[in-house]
Amino acid sequence: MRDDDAAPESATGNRRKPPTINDVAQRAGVSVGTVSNVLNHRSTVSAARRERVLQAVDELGFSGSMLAKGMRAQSNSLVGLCVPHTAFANLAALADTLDERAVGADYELIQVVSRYDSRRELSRIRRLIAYRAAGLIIVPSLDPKPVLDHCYKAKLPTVIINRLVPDERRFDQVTIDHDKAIYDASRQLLAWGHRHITLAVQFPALSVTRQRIDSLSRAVGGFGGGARWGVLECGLDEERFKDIFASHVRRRDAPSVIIASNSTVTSWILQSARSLGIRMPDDLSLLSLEEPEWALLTEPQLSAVLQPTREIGRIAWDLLLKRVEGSAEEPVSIRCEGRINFRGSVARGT
Amino acid sequence: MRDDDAAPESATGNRRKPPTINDVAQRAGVSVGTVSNVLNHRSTVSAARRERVLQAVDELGFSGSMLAKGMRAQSNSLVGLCVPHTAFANLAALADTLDERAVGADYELIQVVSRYDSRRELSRIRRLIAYRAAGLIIVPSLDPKPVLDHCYKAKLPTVIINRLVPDERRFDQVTIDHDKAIYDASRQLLAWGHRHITLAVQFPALSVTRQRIDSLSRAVGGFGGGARWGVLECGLDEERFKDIFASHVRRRDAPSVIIASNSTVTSWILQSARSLGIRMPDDLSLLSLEEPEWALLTEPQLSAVLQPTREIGRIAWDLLLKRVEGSAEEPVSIRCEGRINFRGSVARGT
DNA sequence: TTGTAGGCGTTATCAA
DNA sequence: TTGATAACGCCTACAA
Repeated sequence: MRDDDAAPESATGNRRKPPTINDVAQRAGVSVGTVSNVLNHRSTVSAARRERVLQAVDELGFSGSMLAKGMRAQSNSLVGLCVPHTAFANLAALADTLDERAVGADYELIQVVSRYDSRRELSRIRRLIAYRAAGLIIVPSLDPKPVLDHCYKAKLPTVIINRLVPDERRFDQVTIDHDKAIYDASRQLLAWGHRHITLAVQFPALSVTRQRIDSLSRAVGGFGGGARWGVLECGLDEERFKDIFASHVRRRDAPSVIIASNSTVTSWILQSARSLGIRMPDDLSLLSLEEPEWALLTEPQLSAVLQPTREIGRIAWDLLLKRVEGSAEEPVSIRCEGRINFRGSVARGT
Repeated sequence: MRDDDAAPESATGNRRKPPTINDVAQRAGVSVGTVSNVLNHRSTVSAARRERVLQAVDELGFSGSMLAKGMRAQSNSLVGLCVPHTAFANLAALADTLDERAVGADYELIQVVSRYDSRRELSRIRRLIAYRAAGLIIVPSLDPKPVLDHCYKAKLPTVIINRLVPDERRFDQVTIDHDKAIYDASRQLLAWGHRHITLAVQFPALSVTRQRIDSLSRAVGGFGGGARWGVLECGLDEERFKDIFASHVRRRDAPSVIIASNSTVTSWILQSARSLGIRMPDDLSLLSLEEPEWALLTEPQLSAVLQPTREIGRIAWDLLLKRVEGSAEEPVSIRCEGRINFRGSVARGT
């Protein structure tokens, strides 16, 4: 039985029911099956009828219902992208690349933001599952375990990108090999005469942070010659960072170069250094592990690791599509290498 | 009749059908109506049964189907955001604000990218309509007419943001009042002694560009005293821009200040000026109509108009929600004012 | 308080 | 070649 009979259709005349395939069929004087066949280029419909149908479609502005299609097909051409934040340039580029691929494959990309909150992340992904998303590409939050477990239980095809989740073998991963970048960069810095390298980080507890510290330690340790390294914990508050930074670079045993783990920290360092009157690269060198769009606009220009964001996006999309299509191969972990662009912000040696 | 009998469920064991409300009912030993009532906090279900239902939901990992819900309810808690591009910081901030509001109101925000292509814009919005999006927030492309006509015909509640579409009275608009910013900024520049102002633009044909030129013309014309203004057409290619810029600032009648219409142009100007050895602000002053995130990182710091992006997002969301809920009030056009931050890149006074 | 059934829009199957 | 119909999962009016 109908719930609501004769929709108001008030004077405002606002809400209008979108035309359905039945409306089209009625207008064209054919059956729904015929309309569906025309729309999906199925079997052979006589030219005359096809014409009538197409005309009716046009007149009514019929656009179909992805809801009904998805329900009928028991699958939805929707792919989720879960990111912790939208405001980072490389995440924007990632979304851009994925959007392009998705549209090309006739999928919809729907982006959800976890805001670094594991609970929110989970609830957003539940929602994606409720929408019967065909797959998920996720930049994991700080505590990705619950979400990944959930995805696994729901058998949601999932690809992890950007940030490696250690010991995770259930999903494909396409991540950035920061460790190698740090190792290579450190060796280069040492070769240029730097003898004290500081790694500036925001999340010391993160396993990837520990891995980065390991890399730095290996590079410096293997070099010998009295070279040292240290870690600067930057926190999450720009105001408080200024003091932390000042005391770090003003102490007797100050580093000659800082490696900043992301572009937020990089920006903080630039500002703090300026207000403290620290000249770059004479007093201090700086290398960022993320290349921001403004890398060439600072004075001196910023040395940075150019992340292979678009490459990651492409690889991740291809992997995901395979999974969506049912591939049951062993999950892979692909590590993409960034390119280190040394520019004016790094002093090259005596 | 069933289309496919007994799904393969091959050795890979990959695809699993998500549990339905029927599965839950069966497991809990109750009827579907009871389950639905529990899930929607409806009527009074006996505590014992409710418990059984909730347990079954949990055991099965039931999450419902937004597809079926949307179909049944004839409305989908989905709102589209259509932007020309994702890589601009202020668009990212916009998406962020809207996502927050949407999630708060239990809506899903789905972003589509038009890539400055009117045809793509239309096709993406058709898709949103096919998903029965409840509403649309759109940053219009260069040629928004076809899309807006389509939205109007489909009675899709729509709010236009950021970029004003002149003479468009069918939809709410929440846009930035660049004209006022240009007028005010120009007056200030003139007061500081500048006598020749150039407006650097990318799309001369755009009506908003013409309006901006009008504002500049009014400000300079009203000032008198031999003040002049001009327009620099920057094109879309950074390489070619260098030559255009060089010949513009090297001619005898060169401007003392440039107003850049967006942050892309701003960035081009900064780079070109640097490679030409033009000092800022001594040789040339610069004001950007978009404040990029790196405004404080350049030397000198960049003067810019801080756009009220988050304010726009909030207002647009509230307007849209009203429309979605059926408001038929006269559409409004709200113009938000940016704040002009004069910094080191503008020379003050003689 | 609980159960039942019809319909939302689409597609595939089967019958004509 | 075309038409009629069941089924997808959910919600709700109505019956029990």
